[in-house]
Parts: sequence; C-alpha cells; structure tokens
Amino acid sequence: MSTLSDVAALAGVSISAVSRVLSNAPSSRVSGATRTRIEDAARELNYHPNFAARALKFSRTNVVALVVPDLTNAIFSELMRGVEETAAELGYMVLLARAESMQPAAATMARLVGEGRVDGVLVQVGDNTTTEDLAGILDGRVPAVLINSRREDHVGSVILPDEAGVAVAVDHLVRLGHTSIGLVNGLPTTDSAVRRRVGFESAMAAAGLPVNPDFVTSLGYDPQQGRRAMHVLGALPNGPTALVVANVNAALGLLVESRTLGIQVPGDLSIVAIHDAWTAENAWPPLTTVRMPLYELGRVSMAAIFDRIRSEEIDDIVVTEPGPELIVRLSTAAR
Amino acid sequence: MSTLSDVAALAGVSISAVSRVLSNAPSSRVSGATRTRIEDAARELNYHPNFAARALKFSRTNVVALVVPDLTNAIFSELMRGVEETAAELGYMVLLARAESMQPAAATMARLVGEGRVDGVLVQVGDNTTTEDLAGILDGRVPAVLINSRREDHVGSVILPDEAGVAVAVDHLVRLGHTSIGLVNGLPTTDSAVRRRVGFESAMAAAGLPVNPDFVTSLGYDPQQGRRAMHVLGALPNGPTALVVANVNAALGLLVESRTLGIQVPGDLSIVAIHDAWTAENAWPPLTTVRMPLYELGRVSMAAIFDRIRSEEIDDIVVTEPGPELIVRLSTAAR
DNA sequence: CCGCGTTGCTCAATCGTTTGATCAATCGCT
DNA sequence: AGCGATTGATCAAACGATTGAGCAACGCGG
Repeated sequence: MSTLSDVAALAGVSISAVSRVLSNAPSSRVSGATRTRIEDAARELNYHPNFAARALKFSRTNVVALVVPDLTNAIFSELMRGVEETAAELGYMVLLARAESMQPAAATMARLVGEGRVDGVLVQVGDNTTTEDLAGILDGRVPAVLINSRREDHVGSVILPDEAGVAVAVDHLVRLGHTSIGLVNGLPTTDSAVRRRVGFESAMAAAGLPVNPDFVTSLGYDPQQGRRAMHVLGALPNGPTALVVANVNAALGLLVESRTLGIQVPGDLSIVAIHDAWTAENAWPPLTTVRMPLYELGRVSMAAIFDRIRSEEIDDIVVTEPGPELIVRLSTAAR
Repeated sequence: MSTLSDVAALAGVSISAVSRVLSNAPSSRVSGATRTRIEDAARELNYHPNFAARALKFSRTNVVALVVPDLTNAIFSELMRGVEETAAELGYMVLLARAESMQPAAATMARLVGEGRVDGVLVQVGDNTTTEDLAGILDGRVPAVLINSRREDHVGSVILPDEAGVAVAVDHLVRLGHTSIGLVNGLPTTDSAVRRRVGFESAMAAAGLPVNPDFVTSLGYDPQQGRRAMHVLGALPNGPTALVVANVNAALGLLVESRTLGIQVPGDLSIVAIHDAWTAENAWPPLTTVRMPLYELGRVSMAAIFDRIRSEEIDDIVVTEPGPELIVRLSTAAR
C-alpha cells in the first residue's frame, strides 16, 4: 500500500503535485512532462488513495448502510441489486447490515453513524421491528430513508404501490370466478401490511364483493406465520376459495400446511402471493405471484438518500414504475 | 458528531487527557476528578471516536469483507451469523459483499484492500467464480481466507467435512434399503463438489455398493440445475431409487421437476439433500437433509482471518465439530 | 531593463486521534 | 530546607490526502 509521498518521491515532485494530477483537478496547472512522470510512478507503485485519509479530510465516506431484517430473504435480492447499482453510479459503496433483532441493530446503526462510518442509512424494517426502535436514528441528525414503511415523525421514505399490488391479485382471482377471497397479511403493526389491507378492501369493494373478517389474518410475513394462518383458515367451516397472501415466504409455509390439512391447491384453494422470488417457481404447485418493483425500489431509495446527503432535501416517495405485474403459475384456478 | 476537542473544551482539559481517559489506557495517570469530568462531558456530547481518524492512525480498520456469490442463499444465513458473531467478539465489523456486484471481482477486492477499507477478505467462492477473479488475493499480499474451497496455490482456507456429510446421507439411504443410489452434484470445477464426490464413492464402497456413473450428475448447485439433473435422471430406463443431492437449493428445483415428470417422492424416489435451510422444511414433501456446521464454519473462518491479519500465520482448516447431522423429514422412505 | 501576469510547482495547514516526550507541581525522605 | 521521584497534566508529531496561499522563473510590453 503505497502513499502519495511514495509516488512523489519516485516521480521527484511534491505530494501536492501528485495529488493534483491524480485527482484530476481542473485548475491543476501541471506540465505535460511531470504529469506523465507522476502517472507512471503511480501506476508502477499501484497507488490507491487511502480511504481513511480521504474520509477524514472530507468528513464523508461515500458509504451508505443498508439495513434489512434478514439478508437471506430472497425478496431482498432485487432490492439490494437496485441499491448497489445506483450506489455505484453515484460513487457510493453499500455496507450491508443484518438486523435480526432491532435492539442491537439500533445500537449498531447509531455506532455506524456516530463513528462516521457511513454518510447515511437505508432502513428496511421487518416484522418484529417497531419503528420505535429506530427513534434514535430517525431524529433527523442522520440522513435516513425508510424503505417500505412510513412514519409520521420522519420525512424520507420510499414505498411500493402496495394497494395496487393487492388489487392486481384480487382482480386475478375475481376474473377466475372467485367471490370468497381471504387475505393472509403481515402484522398490523407493519406499515406495508396496513396498506395491503386497505388495498384489499378497496379492490374487493370495487369488485362488489364483501370482505369477510374471518377470512383475514394478520400474523406475519414469514413461513411459520403462513402455516399458522392456513391452520386458522382451514379450521373454518366455510372457508374462502382463494387467498391473497401478502408475502411469498408466508405462502410457502401456507402451502405446506395446506398439504398437511389435505387441502388441494389450486383445486380447493387458489393462492396468489405478493412478491416474486425464485422460491415461488420452485414450490409445488409453482406459485402465482404479483411481482413488485423491488429493483426500482432499491434504485429510488439510493437516489433518495443521495439527495438527502447532498442537499438536505427529501420526500416521501411511492415507486410506481413499473407497476405490479401478475405472474401466473399453477397455484390459481378457475372456480 | 462531536470530536475530542469538543469534549476537551467542555471538560476544560487537553485533548490528550480526553483521549487517554476514553481509550482506557492503563498507563494513563489521571486523577479521579478529571476522569469523571471527562466521562461526563463525553456522555453529554454523545462522543464517538471518529472511525476514519482511528483507521488512519492505526492503518487498520478492524473491518473484514465477506464475499459471497449470492447473499440471498438461505444456506449462507448461518455462515454469516457465525462470521459476524465472532467478528464482534474480536472487535471487528463485517462488510458484506455480493460477488455479482463486484465486476470485475478481482479489481473490486484489490480496491477494497488497496484503499485500506478492509484489513482482510473472506471469500466464499461460488459456481461461477473464476480463478481470475481470485488472482488478486492469491499473491498473498492481501490477507485472505477461502471458505469452502482449497487451492494448491493459496494457503488459508476453511472447509466443511464434505465427505462425512455425504457419508451420513448415503448411510441413511442404505439403512432404508436402497442400493441404487445416485448423486446430484455441483460443477466438477467446484472444490466442494470434488470432495462430495469422493465422499460419495467411499461411502458407497463402504456399504459394498457399486457407483453407477449414469446416476451421477455434476451440473451445479442451483435450483435450475437441480431441475436439469432430475430431467436427465428421469429419462433413464432404470433410474436410481434414491438420490443424494449435494445442495438443498438444487433439491428444490429437482423436486419440482420430479412432479412434472410424475415421479413420486418418496414413493418412487427418495431424496436427501446436503445443507439444511428453512426452505427445506417448507418444501413438499419436506426435505430430509444433512445439516452441515455452517455456523461454526463462519466462526472458524473469522478466527482464521483474524490470526492471519495479526500474525501472518494461517492454515488450511477443516471444521469437524459438530459433525454433519441427519434431519429426517418426509422425502426419504424405505425401499 | 523594469514591472506585471502567467506558469509550474512547493509549503503548510487541516481533518480527528494517538502517544512519546515534556513540564510543572506536589510528595517523601533525610 | 533541599532534592529526587512521582503525579497529573499538556505539547507536538505523526497517520495520508487535499487545497489555498506562496514563490521562483519566465515571457512580454513599454
């Protein structure tokens, strides 16, 4: 790891000259001869500017943290790709952080920012995270953007068109002739679950169908809760003939429980899940899903935190392009 | 974000005093009075030492990069947990990086270290990681530990007891009365696939069973390749009655293809997959798996890179404790 | 040939932290 | 009281990069 002085010594000039040449300062006033001498020296020594030194000088690291509840959630794959690609375009790096339980995560984030390791934070909160835990980080001193959830007391969020997504799912089922449709939702404390519930009710109303409260569960987005939901709904004497499952992972668990209960999918019960992932096409039956614009969610979120860092300006954004896309597989059938 | 000078000013002392008190230097020689004054001031200002400044001073960041081919692979969940927990114990942070987003990977890793962003690199090589991608770390200038693979030209690796894992799977199938057993393996270029193949052959030999080359595929670890493998094996006139699938993700794809082909699992075909993950118990039928010590793999890997960074000493290690553990679910049945 | 503008480079301060060297004040001992 | 040892603090030099200010050399017009 060579430094500016090493390069300067080799090229026989001062470190200032080297710095100016290598950072391509427009006002650099350097002769062509020294310029090439410096560039050659830098190449020979394989010079890379020291990250810590620059960060110290600029009090800026060009790093943002992306905090997600579970990195191995296939759903986040596209989100991360969007964030990372946009970050790279903007000259940023992404520090990926798991936040399984938020207590230590909040502390970790506070450290991350307090120690100046990152310039901003993108937070995707999960099922078992109340945004309360994040209060410390969201007090406005730290550039932060909430992904997939909103808070009254914090401006700066990017969310998905959840209502529209659920509407696409409901429409598909209605078109197939279903009238008795249930919703397997996330926890009511989750912001996205609230929006999905609203979307469900509007879509049902628009189709002229009643919402049976017994057909709506709000247990959570993970497979275990999907199982529980199926268990609850399966025990109903006259259950729904179709379900909108607000999360593909929950749908996987639900599918297993349906088999245990001897319920045929899609014969007895049609299922359409929100979010597409590789697990959906490798389930049996392969799941009909609504693909949400997660890649774009990532892109927009990164762009938003960038703006926030540079200009202090930030909005609450809904990603609308592209809209939710129905992917028909084998878990839905006509009634 | 307050600095040492802020704290010093508030406490009415020099920054040296503050630094010594807050870093708990044993030779600090500070009076109890000033000590508490400084500590109070630090707390009041919510002081956190600046990361960049310390990194610059120590030319050490206490960060290691963990490079994995695909973050959303459920298998890596435990691995990451092991790495992160051990890192935390050793005072390190983990910079998670997707290999996919590091194009070209060699250059990105070189930059990571060249710019002094990380002190070392943990690399989990995937199916499509090329030797070229690793070029930067093989010359030994960068502290690096290979996870799950070994190379002649690089010392510093931690691997799983792959042979033993496959043996556990084979034993289970043999005990169930199977004699016609196949192997759905990873690419022959993958180091772990080679070891699993060896383990398969030894285990079969130990059971006094012949290995039918037609029953062995080496297409890859992902679901798509699992499907292809099933397609190939399903076309055989007298196929195997049981399969060891070297990766749980491949097994998921294989399972779907088996349904498409009308092959009953476990009626016509028993399946045991290497690696346990939440997807295994949420498949249908729930997959019998061999749980490998991935958490410990993470712990040992982190410990190894730590040693390498501190002392330049490094070994090639096999994680043996705990051994592979059979988890019986519903994808295997007696013959 | 003097003064002025320009060119091409170097000096030196700065970011925040650590730490050996230094120094003033106090203490213990005779 | 005198003097060395100890205590409790500060000074200042790094770490590596950036950048405004400064300075020597040169060209050129008058």
